[in-house]
Amino acid sequence: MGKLREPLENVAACGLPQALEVMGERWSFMILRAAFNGFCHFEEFLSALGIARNILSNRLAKLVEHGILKRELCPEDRRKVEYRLTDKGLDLLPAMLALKQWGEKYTLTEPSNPVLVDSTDWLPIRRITIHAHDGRELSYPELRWQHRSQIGVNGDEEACGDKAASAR
Amino acid sequence: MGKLREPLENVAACGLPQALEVMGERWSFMILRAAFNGFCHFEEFLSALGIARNILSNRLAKLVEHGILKRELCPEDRRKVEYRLTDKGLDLLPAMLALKQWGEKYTLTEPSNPVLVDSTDWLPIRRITIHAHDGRELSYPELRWQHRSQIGVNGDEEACGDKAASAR
DNA sequence: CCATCTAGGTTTCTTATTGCAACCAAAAAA
DNA sequence: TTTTTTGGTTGCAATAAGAAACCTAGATGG
Repeated sequence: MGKLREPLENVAACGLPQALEVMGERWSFMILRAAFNGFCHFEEFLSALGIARNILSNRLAKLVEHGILKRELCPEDRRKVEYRLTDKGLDLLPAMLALKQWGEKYTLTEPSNPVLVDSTDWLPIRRITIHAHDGRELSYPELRWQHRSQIGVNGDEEACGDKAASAR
Repeated sequence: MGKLREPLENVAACGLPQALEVMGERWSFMILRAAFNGFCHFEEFLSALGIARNILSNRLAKLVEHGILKRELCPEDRRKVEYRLTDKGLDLLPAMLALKQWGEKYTLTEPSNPVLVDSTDWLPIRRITIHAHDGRELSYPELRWQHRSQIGVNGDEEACGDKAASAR
């Protein structure tokens, strides 16, 4: 990859630490996965994940606080609470799938189940990879780190770090 | 998304818990990012990340143990150790980018720097998204969960869970 | 209306994990 | 041969996670 070594001052100006603030905590990704699989009640998460009650309670609260899940009371049974993915939460799907696929590639012996398919033809989705602005798939040695200031010259497509303004 | 609720027995047969075993620990992703940015020495990680010495030591050992980094002694200065990404480690790039991009989208105010570009035209890479087997970009509502057994009928492309056998 | 059950939490206590600071040893430099 | 550099380890305090018991509003059933 590029020789450019990211200077320390920029380490903070990176989305990763921000993302990890919530998703880096233990159980967060597993709760997210359960949510993507349709689970939405406290007791469902509890028995599906084998997490401790107090920790689940804490983690759900944090996910809600960070806008990844929304907490809404069931109108027909006011004891029940539904935790559902927000748009911000749904946007974590590529990250979760990439991680899951990596885990499958390197550690699973049997194929995982179920699998995500395209609803139009019911065929499994493609593996998550890196693409050039024009859609070509890029392999690792084709990538370089480049400073933003050096980029504008050829135009500025929708790209890796372009959406800083659309903060929800 | 699909109504299919993943049964509990299958929860274990998922790459995610496996992936999180290493990458779910605190600092793992930050160390990985530093490695992708060209850092490779103990003291570099230490000052770049602000992590405690003993934790860094422990985390590097685990990343090596899991085959994500390889540890090699510098021949020209035998005090120095180089921690470098293995192929397995490099394969985490899509997951790391997806997470980073998510963090940028939702929490960063200024654009991050540097940015990954395609070395052939020096334009920033595309945002990591989900694609159908034929390359069409898929949005969230177009996805469904489907059991593997239900899929073979229309053919079986290279897909989400296809690589179970290539375990490094 | 009263007892019981359910869903979603707290509280308390125990056990890991993290972080800090000091210490250490092999190798290189002065 | 002393000093510095590099990559650790050790011991101890602080924080987070896990287990189990307890709690409360709201349903359910008689």
